[in-house]
Amino acid sequence: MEIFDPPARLFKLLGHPARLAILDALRGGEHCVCHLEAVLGLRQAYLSQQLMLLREAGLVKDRREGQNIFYHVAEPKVFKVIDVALLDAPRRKPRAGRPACSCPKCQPAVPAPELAGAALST
Amino acid sequence: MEIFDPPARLFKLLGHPARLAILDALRGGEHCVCHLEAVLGLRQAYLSQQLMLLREAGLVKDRREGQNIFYHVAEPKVFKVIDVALLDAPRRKPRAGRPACSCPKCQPAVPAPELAGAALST
DNA sequence: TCTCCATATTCAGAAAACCGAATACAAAGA
DNA sequence: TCTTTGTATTCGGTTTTCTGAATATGGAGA
Repeated sequence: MEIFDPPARLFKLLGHPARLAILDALRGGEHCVCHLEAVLGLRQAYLSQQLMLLREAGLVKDRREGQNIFYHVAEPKVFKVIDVALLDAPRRKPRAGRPACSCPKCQPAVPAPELAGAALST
Repeated sequence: MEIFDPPARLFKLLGHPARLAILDALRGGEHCVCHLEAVLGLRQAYLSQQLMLLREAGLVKDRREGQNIFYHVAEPKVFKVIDVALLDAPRRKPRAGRPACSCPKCQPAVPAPELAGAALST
């Protein structure tokens, strides 16, 4: 009977729209909290709470880079699970272009790091 | 954001060991409540409550046959979801032979319905 | 109609999840 | 060292889930 405890814990964690949205947002790779905040429209503290739960369960991992902390999904398996559940769901729009996030990775002016100096000449 | 509500509801429902065990027990096909009671070792009332939740969500459907009510999984998709989640879980034993359930389908003396008369001659 | 059996429903207390407000912390720059 | 910025944690009240106990229902046979 207890064999179902681990998967049940996983599902319980997935059984929440905000956490699902977070994981889905991390599909393409890691993102900083400020990015998730902007993209998902969630308050920072709330987001951080949900990230803590996901982190404690080992579903996501974090990495600090300067002031920002980047999260990524540690178990790609969750994507498979989510995908199956989303099978016959109405498809979400791919995403608007402007992240409105100030982290280094989100600055549209800095697509390639080696061009950073050129922008200052104007 | 609300696109994640339906899958979240599904996951929330799956986020419970007893309900997972029920669904897993219904893998091979339909079973009556008394069968589940015997196989899973759960009290009838409790089992019925969980079945009600699964039924309300449309995950399982019931069918009456005489005194017994047989349940089956309505959305095979859930098996896919569960399977992915169970991927690296320790495999459960296939099942002992004796169901200890009195429903017509579980009587080991009646493997094929057309032989029902022969057993009475002893 | 009465009774039995399989199953369903209601109720209620305990436990857990949810989520906002406030606050703490840690790195980076002045 | 002070401030700012990005993120984490704690606290507390509200809502939801969990689960046992009691009870109801509905079909089948006597």
